[in-house]
Amino acid sequence: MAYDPSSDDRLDRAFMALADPIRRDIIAKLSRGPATVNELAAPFTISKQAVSKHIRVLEQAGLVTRTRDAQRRPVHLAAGQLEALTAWIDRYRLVHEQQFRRLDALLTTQESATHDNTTEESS
Amino acid sequence: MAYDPSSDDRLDRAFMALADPIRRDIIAKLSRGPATVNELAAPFTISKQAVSKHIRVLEQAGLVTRTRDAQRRPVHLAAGQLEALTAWIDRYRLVHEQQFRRLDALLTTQESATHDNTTEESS
DNA sequence: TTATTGATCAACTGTTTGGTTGATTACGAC
DNA sequence: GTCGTAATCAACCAAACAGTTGATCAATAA
Repeated sequence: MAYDPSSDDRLDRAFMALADPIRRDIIAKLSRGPATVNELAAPFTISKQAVSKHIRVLEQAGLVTRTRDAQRRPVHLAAGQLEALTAWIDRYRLVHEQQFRRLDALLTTQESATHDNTTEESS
Repeated sequence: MAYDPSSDDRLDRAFMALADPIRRDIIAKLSRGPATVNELAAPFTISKQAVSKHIRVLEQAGLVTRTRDAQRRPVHLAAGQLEALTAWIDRYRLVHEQQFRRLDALLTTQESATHDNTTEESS
């Protein structure tokens, strides 16, 4: 409530949308081409209405779009928000690597008086 | 605390954790170095307990770790899950670009036989 | 027209989340 | 020991979420 609800909101919805394995599965299926709600709902045990709700969540997050084809409403993957998510994550992922390099450099400096260690970087 | 080592569950928690702007802000702050709960809670209007809960969510998602320094419990950024998130997203981001290229090729092929209309490709 | 199919809308329920306040633990200083 | 500080635990509450069933809308086919 005490936040700028404008620009963060889209990021909120996108991360939240991908927090559900069913919705991630829908994204995975859509990556192989557009699909209707019935097609997307088929593999799941939940009702078609529930899948429709999931698709709505993905749509409001900007991750998919819906078009019209007769009485079908094919769902398409949308790239924009996926890009935004990687952009956000990469910012801190890279910073973290820098931190590790700094820590590494510090340790190397201190330990160079004693011995030279092998730098291992990934966790 | 037993973590479910299911990779799906881990992705669930990580995406969910980042769906909250306060938690993303905490990640941003931690990218500049470790910090205590009090330091992290200072800028926010919510209680320290609430911030502590947010940190717990981030910890269970594998995004941060907590160590011990006297009565303080500094929080550190953890890189592993951020990498996992970008890995998941990038898979479908790249596939989507390929889809667009295929669609583009299809439209070009079909329209070259009929007529050249103004192709509207935006939403 | 009527019937059928694809999909959404509406109302409802159980569970989870995000927040609060108050009590409690853990540690260091006195 | 007592006191102060850092942080968590516990109980509670309102709001949001994921699911259901039943009704409704939209488009095609008979």
